[in-house]
Amino acid sequence: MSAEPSDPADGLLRASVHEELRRRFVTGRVMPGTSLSTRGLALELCVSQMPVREALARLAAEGAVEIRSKRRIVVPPMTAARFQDLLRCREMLEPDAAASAVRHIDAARLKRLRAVDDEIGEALRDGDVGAYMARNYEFHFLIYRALSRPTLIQLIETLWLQFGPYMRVVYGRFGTSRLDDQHERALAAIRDRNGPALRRAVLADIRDGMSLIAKNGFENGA
Amino acid sequence: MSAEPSDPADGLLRASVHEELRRRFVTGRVMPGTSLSTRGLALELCVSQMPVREALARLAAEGAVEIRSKRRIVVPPMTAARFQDLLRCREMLEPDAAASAVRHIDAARLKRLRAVDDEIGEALRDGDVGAYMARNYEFHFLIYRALSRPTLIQLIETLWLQFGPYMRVVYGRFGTSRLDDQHERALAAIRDRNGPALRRAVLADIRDGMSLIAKNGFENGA
DNA sequence: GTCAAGAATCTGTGATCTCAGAATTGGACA
DNA sequence: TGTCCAATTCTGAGATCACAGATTCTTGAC
Repeated sequence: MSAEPSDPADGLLRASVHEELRRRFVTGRVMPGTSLSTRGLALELCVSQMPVREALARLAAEGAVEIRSKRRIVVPPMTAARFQDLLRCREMLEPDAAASAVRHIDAARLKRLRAVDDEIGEALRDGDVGAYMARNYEFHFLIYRALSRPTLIQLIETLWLQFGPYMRVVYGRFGTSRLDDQHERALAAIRDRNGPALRRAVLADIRDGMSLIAKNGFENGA
Repeated sequence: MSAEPSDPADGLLRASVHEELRRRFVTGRVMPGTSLSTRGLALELCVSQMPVREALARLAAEGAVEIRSKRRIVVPPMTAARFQDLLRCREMLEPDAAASAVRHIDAARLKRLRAVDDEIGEALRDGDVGAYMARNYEFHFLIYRALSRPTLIQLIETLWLQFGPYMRVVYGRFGTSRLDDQHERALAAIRDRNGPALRRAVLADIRDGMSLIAKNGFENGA
């Protein structure tokens, strides 16, 4: 993961709690429909209720959790409509972001991308979905963060935060086969400094997810 | 303003505080570079520190305020880079959103749009920048919210939240002349159910803002 | 008159406490 | 054995308290 910009509010308890929860969401360690409790998380993370509450308030603002009526805070259940909404938002932002970023990816970053891609391959061979999702996140954001556009990156991060729990369900249901080719194509496009090709690779990556809901409707989350 | 989907966490103190602060941001009643204090706001809004803290945590997650290192929470100062970043994000989302929404705008909504447009005209005549910004917000989101895409709307709202303070500065500096024609064009496009025309009108609206930073660099906020 | 050092104040952060309401569980009755 | 109701438990929301650090103001010396 290794947050690249390193939150300015470092050393704060709330920040580390938020980072931990964020990691869980992006790597799909929380299931859609699950309910979280401030007290439970506080106990688990050995902090008081307060930092957890503020972290959850942030996550609620980012759409990762919902304050369901009263007395219940849940990670939103998976819906075909919401899944498609998210994917179409990703389509609107990420291909363009990647295409614009390609000019700013230097040799060092490309090397790191290759290393992460290798780790992705390992995770896929081991069938470790959590590791795959963590590395996949790292791969994409190594590309996007080459751009100095904090607002755009923040928007995309919001999407991934909401997307993580869904992806885990999807991977658990359909497996992780043939997921690596898009990364190969992306790496080639970056090597060639080919923005349009990278755009197509990222778009294809997103469309892969889209195709999954074409054949299956989602009804529940847990 | 009148939040259309009416936050599910209604009746909560934190929600009303967040709504109030949100309103201030969108209508430009806070200046870039200003610092806010939880205690001050709590005193002003006649609530305890707690709801303010959580509301500010949400606003921080939405990028409307920054937790500057320690002991200071500020609304981000205006930068040419950030201004452009925001505008380009708006360009990526809002024209498409409007074009897609045009099919879902029924007669009732169009009537409300016309009414709001009239109020915009009044505000412009009176030179009431705050009222103009509030009605302008309402106008745009009456269009976007015709879509049932909560995630997309949430993203755009985040952008407006960050954008509000900047726009107020821009309007204060350059006035609000000739701002109404885009809305006329938009209304015509909606009447004709012409998605591409509405897309062009919204894009032109955003580009208007973009043109302002072409000739002027921003250095400070206050 | 100027500058620096120290004190007082103000700020965010975290902990603890209380309360109201929802959910769950238990038992009792049919 | 199944169903329904009540009581207990558990949850989030809000208020209050305590603390550390930064800022600012004041005061003293040079």
